[in-house]
Amino acid sequence: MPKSYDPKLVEDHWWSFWEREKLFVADAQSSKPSFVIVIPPPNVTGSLHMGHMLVYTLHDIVVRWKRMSGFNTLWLPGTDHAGIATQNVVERQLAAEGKTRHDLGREAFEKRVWEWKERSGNTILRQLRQLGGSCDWTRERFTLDEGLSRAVREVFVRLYEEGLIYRGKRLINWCIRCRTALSDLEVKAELVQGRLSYIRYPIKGSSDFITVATTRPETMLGDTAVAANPNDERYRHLAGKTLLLPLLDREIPFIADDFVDPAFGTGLVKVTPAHDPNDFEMGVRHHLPMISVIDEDGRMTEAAGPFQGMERFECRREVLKQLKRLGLLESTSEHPHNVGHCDRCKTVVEPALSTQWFVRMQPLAEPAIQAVEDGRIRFVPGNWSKTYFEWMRNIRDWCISRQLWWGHRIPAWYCQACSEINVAREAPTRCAKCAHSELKQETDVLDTWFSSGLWPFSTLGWPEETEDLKAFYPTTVLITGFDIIFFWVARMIVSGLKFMGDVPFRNVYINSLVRDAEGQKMSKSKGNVIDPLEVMDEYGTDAVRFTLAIMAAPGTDISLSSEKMLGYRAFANKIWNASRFVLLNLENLESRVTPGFSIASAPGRFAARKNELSLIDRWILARLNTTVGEINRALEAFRFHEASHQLYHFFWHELCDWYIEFVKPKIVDKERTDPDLSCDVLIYVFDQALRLLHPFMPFITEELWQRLPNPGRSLAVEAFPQSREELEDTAAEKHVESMIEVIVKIRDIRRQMNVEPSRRIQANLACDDLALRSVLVAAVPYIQNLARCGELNILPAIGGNDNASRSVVAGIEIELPLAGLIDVAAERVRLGKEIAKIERELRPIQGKLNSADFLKNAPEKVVQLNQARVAEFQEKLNKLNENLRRITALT
RNA sequence: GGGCGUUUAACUCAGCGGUAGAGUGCCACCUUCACACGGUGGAAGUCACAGGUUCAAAUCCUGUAGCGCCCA
Repeated sequence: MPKSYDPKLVEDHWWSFWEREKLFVADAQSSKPSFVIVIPPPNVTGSLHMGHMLVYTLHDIVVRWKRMSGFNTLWLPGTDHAGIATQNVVERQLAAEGKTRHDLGREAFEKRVWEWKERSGNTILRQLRQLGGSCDWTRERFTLDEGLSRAVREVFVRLYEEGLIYRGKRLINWCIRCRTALSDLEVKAELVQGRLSYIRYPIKGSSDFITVATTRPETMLGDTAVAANPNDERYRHLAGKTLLLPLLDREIPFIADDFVDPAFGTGLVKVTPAHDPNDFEMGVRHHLPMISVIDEDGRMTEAAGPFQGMERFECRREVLKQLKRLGLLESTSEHPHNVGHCDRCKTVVEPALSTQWFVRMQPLAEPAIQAVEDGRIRFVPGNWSKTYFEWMRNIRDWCISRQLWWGHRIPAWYCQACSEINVAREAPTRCAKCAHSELKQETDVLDTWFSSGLWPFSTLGWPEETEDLKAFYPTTVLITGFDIIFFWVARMIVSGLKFMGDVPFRNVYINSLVRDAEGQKMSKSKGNVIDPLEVMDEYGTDAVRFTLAIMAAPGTDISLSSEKMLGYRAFANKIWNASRFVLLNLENLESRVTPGFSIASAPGRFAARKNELSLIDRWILARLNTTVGEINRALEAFRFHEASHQLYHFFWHELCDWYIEFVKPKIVDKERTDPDLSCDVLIYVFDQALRLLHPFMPFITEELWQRLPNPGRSLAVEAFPQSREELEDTAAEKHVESMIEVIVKIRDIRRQMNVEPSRRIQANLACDDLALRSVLVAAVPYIQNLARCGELNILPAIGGNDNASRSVVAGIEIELPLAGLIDVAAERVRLGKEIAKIERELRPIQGKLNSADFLKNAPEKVVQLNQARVAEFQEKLNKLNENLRRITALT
């Protein structure tokens, strides 16, 4: 067994083993309670990044934990076809060949995307296996699968029939590069250093003019009014007036509308209903004509007159130039403002008038808001529900049609004879209205999120009433990033309630954002991206998983660094080596366990034979038991970082630092062959520790557990530890804690007195508590061993040896006679420091106890606690002061 | 403009009414038969600032400042 853990030698073996053995396949017939989680389906185009790794690690932790805890566990994996993103990837490939999708035609293009998807589309899922994801791979789904597509059509038809889906001409977001409509969510506002242009519009029948300010002069060609706030005194006189639109000399009315902000610009705005969302609303309110002056490619239309054919930004410059020449450009000024950009390709989005398909969201949102309000769905951390409410309460209709080829084609057929729209689950053969047989299907596809919004039930077979659907819906928890609360989480809640009549999940855990060591967001352009595969290779998958888990405090971002991962690689190595200690002594251990020993029966046996257990064994069992309780509690609340800290501390600083050191002499002593309960305990505790660690670090724990004697197939399906009342032992925890304090204090004094580490010294321990004294008597060999003492006396009271160093901990006096070794001056300094420190701690507590208000108002428990502390400190101080007097007298 | 978050040891962050914590780093010592990816001991904090509530505030409230995100 190598001296250090090499993840490369074990990882590939175990993930393929788990999959081969079908250990993670859920059973729809199981009578066990179910625990279900559906993966947030990654894009087929993607490859694993650190954000994925975090989400999947957290998924895997809860899923493995629940599986081991006896649940019928399903983690359903799959991918999203990711309409625009995927189409873009393949279009780029075509472009490299000098072709466009139009050269291929729709059918051939779709075929090509499918081919690409089959070939390289499942990179992420392969990588998910590599990081240990315990998914049920037999249930893997893809949003374009036949079953899921059927669900999409079913939902579309039902919503259409209820009037919740409609087709209409509205102002939408148009990406001129992707050549498709976008939903509001796919538009990202970015601060742009623009200019505000003040343009003069002549008043008809007068030599006068008014001035409007705009950031988009080119859209003036589509102006159909100028507006002011009705309360704006400055412009009252314009009521009923007509204005002349410069450059085109079109007559447009002056209108008054509340929307106008009198403080912005001149308090007058040009109204371009076909190219601005707010102007569109005004246009509707005032029945204004809507003139589109920019086309789908971002070029000026015929309506732009002399500017026809010009690119939109070129047109902006040209319009300004001509206005200037005409003396109608009053001024321009710097004006930073937000401009909408395509989320995918970063092109400036054009608000445009277009006929599209929409979902009427408001009636659907109401029950979805309620589900969160009344706690049927709980966000963790809870604050995210505010974000959810904020959006849902101001919901707008959702533009779901996309002018793409890759996606679910909208199930609508237009009758070529009577123009009737036939919406149907399967292609109709004749028009429902006029029975004509010439029907053309809608060419648009649906927004990707339309299908992912159905994921929690479409993946389980809906609209069929499958066994899976009955067994696994609603799912238990959703774990995902805050960035898709609107895109995805909200829409799943809406559709789940609408079509399943129940919430899609009970809990929504919103995970942290992974940043770099400096707290910067990772981005390709900054070059600070940490590649999960690289770090998994460098530090081991378990170490990276553990790093992410221990840093995953809810609501806080994760600053990932190589130092951190190095630290937890060291933890993995520690686990390896502690286990190595057990395994190297396994033969001896096994021959010395008490008859009939087994992991399953061990806890019962320990409880029954508590009196025969050593203090140390009682202690580690109690500590284990407490830790188990805390880990289960933390995981139940999705407090991954807390559970991880518990594990780390227990394993390293209790199990390794103390327990192994305590029992080591007994274990490595080859002379001993007697059956010993301590051997039972050691094997049991290790087994339990590996179980506890398994959800976090599946590879190393499986590897080590398989080397321990056990009848099981895989640790992944063994029972997760549960805390048991009969193993609680606060007395043992307290006594060993005192013993540890004594050992640390002796080491500390030795260190300060510069006693060589190997030198065995005499020590006298004293306390007047009889019970504690008997504990100390039992602890003599441990203290001798770990504090490197020779003669160790346990006394009712410390004698009068002046030539000694002394201290007090946990009510125990320590005396180290250091004849010939002690440096009196150094000892005096040491004591002085110790006294000063205690006095410093004592002061605020005494202050509290001197306050009558405190004594009157504080709970009895708190008062007692503080009194006890004062008493303890006082006693300690007295003894130390006495020692100081003695040592001073010596000099 | 509206909303949310954040400011704690040199660094990265937990803690969120009742004794200020962890990991890393740092200092000293130790190549002791599981582990130098290690062991032992140690030093290190006006918990951003200012008010308030409370017997008691890092923790609750108000305000200020810095940093960050989301929605207009």
